[in-house]
Parts: sequence; structure tokens; C-alpha cells
Amino acid sequence: MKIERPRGTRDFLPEEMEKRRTIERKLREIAESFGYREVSTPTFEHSELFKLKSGEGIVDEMYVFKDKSGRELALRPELTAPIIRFFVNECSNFPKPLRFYYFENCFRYERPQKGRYREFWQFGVELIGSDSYLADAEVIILADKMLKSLGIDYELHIGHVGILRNALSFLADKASKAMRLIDKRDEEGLENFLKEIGVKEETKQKIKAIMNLKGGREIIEDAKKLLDYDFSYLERLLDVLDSAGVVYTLNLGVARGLDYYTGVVFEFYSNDLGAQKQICGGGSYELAQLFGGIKTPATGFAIGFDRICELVDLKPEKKTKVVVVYFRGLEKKAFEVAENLRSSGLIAVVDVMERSLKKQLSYANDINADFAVIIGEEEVKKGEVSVKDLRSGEQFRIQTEMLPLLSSKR
RNA sequence: GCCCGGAUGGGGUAGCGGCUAUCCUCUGGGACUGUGGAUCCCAGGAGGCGGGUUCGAAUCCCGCUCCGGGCCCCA
Repeated sequence: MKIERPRGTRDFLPEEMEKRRTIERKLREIAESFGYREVSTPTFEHSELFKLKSGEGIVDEMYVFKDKSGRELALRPELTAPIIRFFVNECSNFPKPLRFYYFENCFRYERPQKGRYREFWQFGVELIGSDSYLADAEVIILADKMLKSLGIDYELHIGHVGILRNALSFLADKASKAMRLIDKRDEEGLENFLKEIGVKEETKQKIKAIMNLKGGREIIEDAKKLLDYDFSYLERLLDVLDSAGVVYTLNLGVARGLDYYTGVVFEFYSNDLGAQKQICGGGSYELAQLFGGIKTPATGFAIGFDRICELVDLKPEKKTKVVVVYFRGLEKKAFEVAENLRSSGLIAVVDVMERSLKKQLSYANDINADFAVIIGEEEVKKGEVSVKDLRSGEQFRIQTEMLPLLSSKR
């Protein structure tokens, strides 16, 4: 019986891996150029960690299991919680701020569809220790730069949960539910909910107006008319983004309903994907004290790596590939020549099927090699090799020690 | 968890109740033990799984699994 790959997982062919690694490399370079350094946490954690962050309900969407000692563990569904846990455990007295980035696989037990898999990869950053608008500005600029550098067509929406919370503060413990409805753009649900708990018509209209505020920074003026709130944090942030050339839409309906978000929240959408069009999301939050640390502000984002891979069309840079073709009896010589080519930075492949010269050349052609280096008795006697350019078909003899020159010949 | 559509060699397909399951591609070998892409020859390899209907099932029915798309959810 044939074993199939588990639902929602993928195999990646060499071409796909080359593309993914190229994208990954770009993201790392940019993150590192901002002073972020890579961290890594375990693939599984106590399931409690994620329950604390997101509530009991998410257990259904996690891979939860018991180990042999009865510990309840979960494959990580995201990395913000593990990283803050890590911060609380090991780095709470490091110089602030901390700039961390990660690139890891995550697991969620959900129905797979386009752009959604049960094992998927997130590239994200966390900037820990600052509650300044400058921290939010930095991570937004960073995310924007990453996506831009990949040539992705996207929209950036920026919201602020502080503003919404202020507007909903009179609801007390019912505010969270309202936030969720706003985040979902469920206007009807919100309407019913507010009616149910007896909110005045006038207030209801006001909340709906705020939720639908969307546009350039001029909407702050509209918001000021609706709310008695200090918008200067947001205004200073937008000043920085404007001068950095970040294009955004202010959207006060971006709520990311969870309680630990504290201020600015943002999402990047692509118009070229199906139902799963969010490619990056983030914001400022406070989780450290939830995990037993001292209250520490943080801000960060996570990029849906698999989704951006679907959007990016790029050809990875290829090294020159050489197949060393040889006659029977010259295996050792062939291995030696291949090793020389490798030490000059080329890709060198040697037949390991003991095939005829003809088959070896045919294989070289099949794998898209640039050159075939042919080794025969005649050549060996003279300290030479024959080099065949597989594109043009032209062939020439060179001294063996000249082989490294092939790296520039392509 | 829900809805729609699908599943035939490694990949792409034909057959839609009746010979040894079609064709293309592919893979290995040979024609051709000093030269790739062409041609020819030989070989390899398939109806997702389980049950039912039938003299007979890849084909019809049911269940499951997996894939694609959407809903819900999306930390």
C-alpha cells in the first residue's frame, strides 16, 4: 500500500525549494540590515502557552498531543507567543529594545484551501521593549520594504485598536465581542449585538461610522469629530511613514479583536490571491505579563511565507553546472576533476551509473548542464580535458588546470 | 465543522458495464564500448481505499481517504 502525504502538507521539488530559499534569503537580508537577529524556539510547546494567548477555543485548531509523561503539548500554530515566552524566560534583562526575527514552520489543524496549509511557514519579526510610535513605524517600514523588494502588489491597511476600544469603552466586558464583529466587517451582526445590549441609536451610528472610516490621513479629522480621543500617537506615526514613502490606507475597522493588542494594528493584502489574501499582519501588543514576566510593550508582524511565494515570480541565480563525462577506467580521474571544479565554485556532477559516454552526455543535456568536461585516454596523456559547451555544441581542449576558468565562461 | 467539483502508470490522458486497459510523455537498456538533443527496437510502470449491485465493475451505488475551490475560522 502506498503511503500518501498527510492532508494539508506539501512536498517541494528542487525548483520550488530554490525559489523559496531565494525569497527567504532576501527577507533575512532585509531584516538583518535593520539589526534584527534570528532566534529559534521549539517546534512544540505546552499547549497552555497558546491557550493563554488566544483562549481555550483554539485547541480545536491546534495539533495537541500528550507525550509519554502525560504533558499536554501543541505544535506551534504561530511564533509570537513562543518568542515572548522565550523573552520572559531568558532575555528579560537584555538591553532594550530587542530585535528578533524568525523563519519557522507552524501547524494548524484547519481545512486546507488555496494559500492555507496545515504546515506552513511564517517569517516574522518582534521588536520588544518600546511603546513608542517609532517602534510601530520601524516594523511597518520593514514589512513594507520586504514585500516591496519582492515586487508584490499589495495594499497596506493600518488601524488602531486603542481608538476602537475608547469608542467602545462604555460596553465594558462586552467590548471584545463588538471588536470581533468589527474585525469581521459583520455590520449586521454588530447592529444586532448592539441592539440586544440596549445601545442607543445615536451611539450605534457613531460606532458604525468609526468602523467604516477608511482612507487617507484626512479621516483622522472625521474621527476627531466623532470621538474625544488623543490622535497624536497615530499622527506622529503617519508622519514618519509618509516621509519614508510608505503607502497605506487608514482603516479604523482593522481590529484584530484579541485583547492583547494595544495600539496600532496593520494588515497587508494581496489582490492576486483567492480567499486567503492576507499576506502579512501585525501590531503592537502586550503578552509578557500574561506569560509571567513583567509588563513589556512589543510590536511585530508575521508574513505568510507560502502566500508570498505564490505571488513572487523570480528566477533564482544559477551557478554554472558541469557534468564530468569519462570513459570506463577513468573514474578516479573524473572524481578528481570534479573536485577541482567544485573548489572553484562550480557545480560538478559525475556519472555514478557506469554508463556509456553517449548516455552520460545525454544525461548532461537532460539536467541542463552548461558544459560537459570529457575525459579520455588521449586527454589524460596530454594533461588536458575536452570541454563541450552544451548550448552551442562547440568543443575545445584545454589544460586541466585551466578548468576553473569555466566559472566565468557562461 | 459545512457546501461544490475531482481522483486511471512518475506526469498528462482515452475508455464510461464485456478480450491481455488506450495513447503521449517519462524511466532503464539496446541499435551505437570517443561525443547530447533525432529515429527505431526492447523492457518497466496505472483505475485512491473499503464495501455493495452484477455472470462480469476502471465504468453503476454507498462509505472513507486525499486533492482543488468556497464558507466558517484565521492566534
